[in-house]
Amino acid sequence: MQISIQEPFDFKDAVTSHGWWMLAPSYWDAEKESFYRPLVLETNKIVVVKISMVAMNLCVDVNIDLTELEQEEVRNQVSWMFRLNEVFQPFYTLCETYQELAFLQEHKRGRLLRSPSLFEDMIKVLFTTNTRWQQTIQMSELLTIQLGDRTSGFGRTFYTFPSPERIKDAGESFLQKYVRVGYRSRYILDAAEKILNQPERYLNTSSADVFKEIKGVGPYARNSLAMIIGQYDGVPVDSEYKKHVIQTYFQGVAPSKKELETVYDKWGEYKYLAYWFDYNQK
DNA sequence: TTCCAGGTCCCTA
DNA sequence: TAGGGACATGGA
Repeated sequence: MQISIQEPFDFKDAVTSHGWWMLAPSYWDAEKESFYRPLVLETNKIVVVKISMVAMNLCVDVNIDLTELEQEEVRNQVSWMFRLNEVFQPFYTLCETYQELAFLQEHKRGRLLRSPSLFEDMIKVLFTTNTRWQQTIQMSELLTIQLGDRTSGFGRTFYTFPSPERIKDAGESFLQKYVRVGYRSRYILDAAEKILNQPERYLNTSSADVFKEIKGVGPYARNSLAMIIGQYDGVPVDSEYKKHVIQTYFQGVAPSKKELETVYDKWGEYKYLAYWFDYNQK
């Protein structure tokens, strides 16, 4: 099936600008410029999608036959992942004003890939806290293998990202012993329970502040999840942010907390994107 | 061994 | 309101 897009964008860049493409159950074939992953539909049917871009269309191939309704659901999930409903023009206008990121506008970059469900991204953000990226990759891999459903498509084996129910039922000691998430087990279970008890509150929110109610979500995770729902007005202050900003703007000398956090203020509603591409532009 | 990583919680003063 | 130890895990 095909999904037509409103604003042109760089597909490869949309997939790879953010590290999410490295986390299971996603898979990026750089050579074929194709993105693969399993999706779980409302009916619990599992479908593997292969996504690529041709002209102004996202091409979505699937490994099984789908009804019209199921195809619509796949389209919705893919549209969410690639932020097809977001308008980037205001950001590009700012990029023209502040020439340091003018290349984003020229190459239609700025889109950051997200998971098909907000719950998956909540868990993955928790996986990035107080650890190394390699461990984040491992936690995602183990979570899907241990608690997801095995499926295959396009010559590869995949495991779905587990549901909140599945994670809740697994319990704390299982998450520590088999998923190696350490003390994060409590946070992950809290996220799963909150989503199960009040799905509307957490999944349909227009305010990223509700995410702070989840244990383990502090300022960094809050702003990371705000980015996921398309709100870029806060920066994710973590060790990488600090290192980058201190080196780039303070000659290696640590400034005050306030100075550190306000470096990208001129970008207004787009601070996160400005930081992200300033940090990753090399 | 010890330290610490793309943090946050919780207790203390 | 700010400061600092604790927290699971695994690599250096």
